[in-house]
Amino acid sequence: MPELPDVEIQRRYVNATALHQPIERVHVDDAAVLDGVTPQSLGRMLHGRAFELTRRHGKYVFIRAGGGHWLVLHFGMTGYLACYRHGDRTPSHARFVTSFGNGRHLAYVSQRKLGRITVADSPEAFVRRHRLGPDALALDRFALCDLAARRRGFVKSWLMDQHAMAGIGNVYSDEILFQAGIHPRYPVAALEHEALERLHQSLHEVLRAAIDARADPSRMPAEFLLTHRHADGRCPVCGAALRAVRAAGRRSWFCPDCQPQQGDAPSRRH
DNA sequence: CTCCATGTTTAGAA
DNA sequence: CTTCTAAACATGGA
Repeated sequence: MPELPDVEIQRRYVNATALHQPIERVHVDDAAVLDGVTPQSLGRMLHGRAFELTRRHGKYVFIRAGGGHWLVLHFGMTGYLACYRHGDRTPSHARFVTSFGNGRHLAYVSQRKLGRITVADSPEAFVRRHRLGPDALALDRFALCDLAARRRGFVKSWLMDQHAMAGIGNVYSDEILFQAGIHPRYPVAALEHEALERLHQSLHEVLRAAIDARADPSRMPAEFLLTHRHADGRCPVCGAALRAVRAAGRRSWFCPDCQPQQGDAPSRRH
């Protein structure tokens, strides 16, 4: 599930496994995952240098290499990183492998090839070029209210719009809205100040809790909706049968009792 | 066989 | 300009 919490865990994984080691080899298994770079230019950029530090913005991991260039990783729907020892079997669907002087390898694994690897002069330049909104975890309540004031449409579409704010996808937008007690198709313009405050608090609590759980659903709080998002799922708080609507082109799961639609009697549950 | 799935981009409509 | 939908991308599971 590569949304903000999952991507943050990938970033920390790079820190724990791949920093400060000379890069001996860069192998591109499928150039289709590269965006605007060739295997050759990537090799020239990285060979003999080391990864120095990492950053994250939204769903992107940035890794600074010696020489000042930044490697940019995006994971699509199925991507992740895997570190392994020399002699171990390369993970299947490894599209890009960096080999280090200490005999370790870092593989970018992407079964469905929907993710991309590219290069940028800086994270800031990349964010500007792709017109990404501020990272979702960097939004304070004032910034969120400010964004809301200039937004029309459904709250679900807003949370998921990477140009509005970066990092939230289908699963975590459902979770945030559930914890805030707001229906996915509630119009942003109709959100009261109090609802926006709740949304802000839920946004931070959900993303933080997910990161603390190492983005592993089995470690997340029992009242999370996450693992119940399917046709016979029930609300982990009140037990009602979950329902789904279409929003932002995706299936959005919600509890009909805890997340009233606009016009419904307000719920006291959250 | 069909439909669906955590991602983004693009085209076209309203 | 903003926002929405559908389609495309690639692959596997139900």
